[in-house]
Amino acid sequence: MVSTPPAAVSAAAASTAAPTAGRKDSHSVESLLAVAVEVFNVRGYDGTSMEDLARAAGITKSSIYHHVSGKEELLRLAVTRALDGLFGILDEPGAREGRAADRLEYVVRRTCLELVEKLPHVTLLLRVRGNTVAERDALDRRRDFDHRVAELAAEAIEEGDLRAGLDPRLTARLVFGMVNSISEWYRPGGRGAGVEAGELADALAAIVFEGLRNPPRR
Amino acid sequence: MVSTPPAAVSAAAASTAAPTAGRKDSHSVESLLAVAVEVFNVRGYDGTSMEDLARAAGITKSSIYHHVSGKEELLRLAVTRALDGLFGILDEPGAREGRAADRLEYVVRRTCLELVEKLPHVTLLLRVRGNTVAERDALDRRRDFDHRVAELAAEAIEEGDLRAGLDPRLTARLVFGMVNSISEWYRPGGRGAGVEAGELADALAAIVFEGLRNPPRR
DNA sequence: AGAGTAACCGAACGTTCGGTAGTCTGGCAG
DNA sequence: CTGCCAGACTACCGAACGTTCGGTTACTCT
Repeated sequence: MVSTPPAAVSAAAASTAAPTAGRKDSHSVESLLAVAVEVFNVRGYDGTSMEDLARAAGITKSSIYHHVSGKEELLRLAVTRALDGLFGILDEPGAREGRAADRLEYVVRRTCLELVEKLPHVTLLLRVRGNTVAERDALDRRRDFDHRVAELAAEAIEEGDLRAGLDPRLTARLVFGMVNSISEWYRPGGRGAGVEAGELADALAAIVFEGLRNPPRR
Repeated sequence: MVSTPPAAVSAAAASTAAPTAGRKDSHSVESLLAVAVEVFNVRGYDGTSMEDLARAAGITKSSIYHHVSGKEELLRLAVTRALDGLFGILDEPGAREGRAADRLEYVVRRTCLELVEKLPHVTLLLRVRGNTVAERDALDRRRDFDHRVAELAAEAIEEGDLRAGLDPRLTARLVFGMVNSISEWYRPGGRGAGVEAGELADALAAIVFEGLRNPPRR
């Protein structure tokens, strides 16, 4: 790290309820995690020092260890949260009942919404490289998710609702590659040219399932 | 970094021509860059130490400074190479002549091919976070590229070849998000379930422009 | 043979890293 | 009122970081 520190990411601000005890601007694991995820996403996990986290949270390095066991636990907490959200989608009725193509479209849309809702956690998950135990565990669960949606695509092709000749594995990778790419530019708030999550999911599903070109072609 | 070192990435192997002078297994900037890019992609730029690079290249840390000015120059060399390749596409005839929709499709296909051809360099480029000067410069040029293809999408919609109502900026982001996602799983060689670059570009263009669903829908 | 040089090395540099030890403090339960 | 302790602090640790430096090796050229 050589760079200029681009100013703190804004202290605390999370944890709306129940400071329980302690001083006035006290931290919980929750508020600390929120700050950490934010900083990790700006600097990268490896590029973030405990000093950076402490400065952003408004406490000292050593105080962080009062709440969590270390840097890696913060990462584990964040990616676990993201993964639980993603796997939750696969258990929803819309992902379990009906024709495979419709279930696939449901999962695609819901994944978009989930990504936007848990944007910082999912962003972090998508950048994990497998350098630590927590990262490798996360990669394993991600692979499991990818496998499940590839099966869904395979079923949809078999049932004849998607074009024949599509490679289900490749299709799933590309489609969810598009979904995941949202995390690289989407910022909540929607002001300016910002898009609302629902519109975003609609636009993406339209491109993926109906294509870009005008239907009366040739 | 706490992790276990997952073994070296394989030494040298590049630099086919003209060792000019020096010892038998000598390094050029070129071969060193090839090794560095490989390691950066496995460990992440921040997660890679000069020790890691030295070990992978089969020389000592200090010897690296005989070839390059430091860690950041290696990054700059790599992402510059990737960016030059991408911008080169926009100057090709297929990207400058004809209907905008066809030009857009051309750029999408060529970007896929370029990404596969320069996979390590482009992968590195796509992971840049903006923590150093070299990274921020790269991000600026990337933004410029994104802007150019968004203009292409806008033209194609105006000309009536793409569905009306599409947001050109959003469309460009999603489409090239899908293209870029290839770097996260594609590995060259093609053995097993591997795909050839041409097939990959065809499959992606088909999904993006024609959609997944079977045409005789209603 | 001797000069010149590209490539490399080992040892050390100042700095920053993630993490630990011990202390102070303020609000709450008794 | 008092004792407790969660939660913060200051001070520090050994290790690892990117980088520098003086010196050595192995080669080419004259």
